[in-house]
Amino acid sequence: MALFDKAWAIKTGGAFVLRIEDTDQARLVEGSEQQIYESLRWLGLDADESPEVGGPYAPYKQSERLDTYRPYVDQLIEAGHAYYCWCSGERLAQMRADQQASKQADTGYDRLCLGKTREERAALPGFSETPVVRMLIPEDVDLTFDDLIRGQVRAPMPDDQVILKADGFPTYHLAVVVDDHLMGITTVVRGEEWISSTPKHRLLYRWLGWDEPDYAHMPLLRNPDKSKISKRKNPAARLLWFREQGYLPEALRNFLQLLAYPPAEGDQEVSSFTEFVEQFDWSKISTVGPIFDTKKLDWLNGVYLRALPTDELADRIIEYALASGQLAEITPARTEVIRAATPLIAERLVTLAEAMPKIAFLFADDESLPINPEAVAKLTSDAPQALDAGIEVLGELDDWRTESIQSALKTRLVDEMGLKPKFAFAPERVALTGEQVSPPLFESMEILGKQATLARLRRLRELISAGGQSQ
RNA sequence: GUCCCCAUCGUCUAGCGGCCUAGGACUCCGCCCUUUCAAGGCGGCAGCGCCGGUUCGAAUCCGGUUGGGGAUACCA
Repeated sequence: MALFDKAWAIKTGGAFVLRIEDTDQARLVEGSEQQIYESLRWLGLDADESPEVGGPYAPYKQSERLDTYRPYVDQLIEAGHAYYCWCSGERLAQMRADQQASKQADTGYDRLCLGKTREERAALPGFSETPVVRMLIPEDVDLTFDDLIRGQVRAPMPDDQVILKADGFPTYHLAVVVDDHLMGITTVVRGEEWISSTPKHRLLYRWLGWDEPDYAHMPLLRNPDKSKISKRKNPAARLLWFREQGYLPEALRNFLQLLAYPPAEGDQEVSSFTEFVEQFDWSKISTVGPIFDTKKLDWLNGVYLRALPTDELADRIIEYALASGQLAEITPARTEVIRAATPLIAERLVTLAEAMPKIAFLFADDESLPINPEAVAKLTSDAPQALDAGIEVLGELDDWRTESIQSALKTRLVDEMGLKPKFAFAPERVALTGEQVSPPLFESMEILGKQATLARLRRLRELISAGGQSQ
């Protein structure tokens, strides 16, 4: 949502305002506000005005604006558009249960309190000391409105919605209208689930004599089981989860864009935020709730990873390794190795999280490098000779660069000994990295250095003799 | 239950009456490249939910039906 808000704000020269709608005391969650700021910052979608940075209409947190709402409530009551209601929660629950049971068509509030004084109402059952204030929805409410994304939309008939709660807090419905008007909001972008509330909001605008904003109701993201996305069913509902998994914010941004918006000219799926803003158009947004499937994100992340300049990618790998605990601390020596190794793994990465494990062998001790027994078991009977030859030819090599290493080994193992490259280099790979699969071999040797390379080749050679090669 | 929204490959989508024997991307499967794994190149599998209408002609328009989602709170 913020993505589209921001795009629209930039495109029209407006401001992207972040307001915290914390009118439900019972649902306050520790740290969630901070998480919102953090997520937006990470994605590069910082708000122009927010509780954090302030702005001309501060405060931007509804719990700090309680005094703002009260006068409008009184105004509505005086005008006869709203009324007090003393019905207890139990009575309302009972009323709803009865309505359900009798399969009535309309299920709204039964207006028991309408037109009654406190004393009159107190004489009836289900009375609560602290009243709420409800809107008096007229028979002829306008149920249709124009939506930027969907065109003309029809919404359900609302019931007498509570606008001021017993604890003195406004409900979302009142607060959003008052704040949007006071803060000069011109475009309301929100989830599809708000379509049914829109007639109430429009009524409030009219009663208060204010100009209405435009509405854009976005489709709802869904879990793979098609239900509305939830943090319980889907860890990905928490944006920072992606940072923890090693995704790039620019890739996630691109992915989110694709989720509800068609690719740009020429089916260009990879597009920058700038390009997105340039051709942004509400009517192009899809009306279907997309399923949040991260397969495409994996691909996109790889695309963005590969597009990064080597040093920047190395920096991001280090940053991630530090934040995730893959690396306890960074030293100049480590930085150097990581930078040297980054080009080798750049096109092999899906996420930043995979980088360190792929180059862990570069940081291991020659004597304690873990060697995967399965990798050893798959070596052929040529392995001992290949290792011996490798040790010999590399031992004589002074020019320790990738090209010389490669040509020395190739000349001896492939050209002279007649081994197939596939089998010729497998033993050195296992010796060097402990695995069958690894970053490019000769480049790794160069980074590791002559001494370490030879030590590792010898170590595997001994291991094979000691273990007794079966084939 | 009632009301509202939505409906093209497994997924994200293009399509807005003929250009569609439905295009692209991801995934998956082959082949090529190749010291492993990737990346890259080439190719393949796979879809207009269903039934009626409108029309010379429907993925595109209309109605119904089915399916999915949402709302129905002193939650947002």
